[in-house]
Amino acid sequence: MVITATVLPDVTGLDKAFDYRVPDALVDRVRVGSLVRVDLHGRRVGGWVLRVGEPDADRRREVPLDRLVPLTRWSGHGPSAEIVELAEWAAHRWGSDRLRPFLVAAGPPRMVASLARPAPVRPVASADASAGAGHLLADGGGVIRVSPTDDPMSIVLAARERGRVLVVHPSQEGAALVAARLRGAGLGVALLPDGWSAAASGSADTVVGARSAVWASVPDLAAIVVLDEHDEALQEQRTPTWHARDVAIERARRLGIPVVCVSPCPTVAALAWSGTRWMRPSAADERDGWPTVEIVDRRGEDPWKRSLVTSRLIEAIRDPAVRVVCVHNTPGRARLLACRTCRALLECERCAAAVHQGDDELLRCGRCGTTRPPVCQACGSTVLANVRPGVTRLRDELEKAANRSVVAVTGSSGELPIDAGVYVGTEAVLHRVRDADVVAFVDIDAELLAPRYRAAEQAMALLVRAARLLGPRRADQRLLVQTFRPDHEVLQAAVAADPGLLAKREAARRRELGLPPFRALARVSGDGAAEFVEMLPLAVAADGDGFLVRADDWDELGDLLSDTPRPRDARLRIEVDPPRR
DNA sequence: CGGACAAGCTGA
DNA sequence: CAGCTTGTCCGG
Repeated sequence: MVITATVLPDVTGLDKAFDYRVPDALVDRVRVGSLVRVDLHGRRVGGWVLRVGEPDADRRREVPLDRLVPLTRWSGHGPSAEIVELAEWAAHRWGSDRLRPFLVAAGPPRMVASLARPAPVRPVASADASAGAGHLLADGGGVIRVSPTDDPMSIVLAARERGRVLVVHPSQEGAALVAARLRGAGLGVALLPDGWSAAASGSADTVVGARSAVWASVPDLAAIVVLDEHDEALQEQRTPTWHARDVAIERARRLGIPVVCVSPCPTVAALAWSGTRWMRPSAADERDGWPTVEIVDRRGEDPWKRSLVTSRLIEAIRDPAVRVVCVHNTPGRARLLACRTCRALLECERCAAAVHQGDDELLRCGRCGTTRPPVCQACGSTVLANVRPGVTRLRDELEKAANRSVVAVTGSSGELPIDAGVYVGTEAVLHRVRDADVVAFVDIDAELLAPRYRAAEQAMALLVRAARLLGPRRADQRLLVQTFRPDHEVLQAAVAADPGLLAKREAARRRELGLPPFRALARVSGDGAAEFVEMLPLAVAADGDGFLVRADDWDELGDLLSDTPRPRDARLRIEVDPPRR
């Protein structure tokens, strides 16, 4: 009897599967997901087995059996059959014409020739504190809102009580921390990606990792926990733009197991999925986990003497005993400048876009990259006003006002001096500094009003990160927020330590505007975009150099994106639920 | 993707 | 018409 295998070659630009014959010697090792080597058109390439089968009589093959070439060899274990099917679903869901990126994410980091013998799942009894989480898990899972400084470990243990559990964290670093703590609690933990084979063999009962871990092959999986569900890092930024929360939800649905999404500020997407299956801490506990949030209302300022360094901020940074972190999401020296002599805004001489001033003082055009010395293009004056200052300029101002040294931090800064009293930086500073007594958002309005549909949730996520630097509520710590929109629901929610206030408003707004999760949204760009969207029977709107398309739901969007022929030889980029819009 | 092969161009 | 470039097609 001839056994065949359908193989997807691991070759970029070729997303087509081919049938091969499985030689007798490999029959007991070749499984769906196996990594194999095949001859293809004179090349020897690696690939994934998508299907294994005995060719049945009634299925007409494209290629006659006697023309099938044998697999050259079995290279190693790959994603389980469950994961290969899930990847096929995901490719469709995220409008991708390629399965390869999903299988790469799901595969082992190195070839795995043999797997350990599976161990029986060891029973654990979880702490009493997780009784509520236990009920939610028994009811199919849902959303658990926690305070920013709550420890989610009891939730993981409650899930672990049900059997093998998969824990997904937005960052690799966070995942490693969770793994270390679970090991400390006596659990057998596989930390991905290195623990891929321990997870796949079933020799670990708890599988932990960052975004890609949601693709881990785990036999007899009993529950999934998604930590910090609000964090954008759970979504892949390159296309296909899959989101680990959405993959986890679908995976759990297919397996008939619970998934819990844990977050201090659950997204509207998670809440819409959970419906009534969600829980929150008591108002008192939640309040204790949030810092005191103080709004610095800038509306009364004289518009001609406006400065990002308010008197309230100066007061906070002058106390030498207080560690301060200032957040300002504008790198460089200036984002926008004007000429003090002729009042012209500074523009690029070549393309007339506004110019920025970097740390090197040179003016640089954000559109065409032309640089020039800091001189007005209209009158030649060198006396310039910094209309929208960046971190570098803010550092100078703060240092003058504080009478102590201030350290600027950006994503590219090297090692930080640990003893500095005041740090100022882009949001990277919230990742790089460990703790603080005061965190100040110098210009939160830039986040609140950013032209992205998730801007409010993203601003809330920044406040949560700041809350974690400050730790649980103490009298001597502050989260300062400078704004012209003191009534904004994000700020009101933070002041009240009740993110539900934001979620409710945000859900209503999204529903009204036809945005996810109530409708499905994708951005199509690239040379072939115009031609492609022309053929889509969907509402299309121009969006910069691309188009936004909307459908009633993700299924419909996926169907239409995959059923519509893609223009040949033209670049096409499809971002489903676009991360930056 | 990358090899095969066909059609098109060039120079002697 | 050999020798080379460019483009299109296809792989099991």
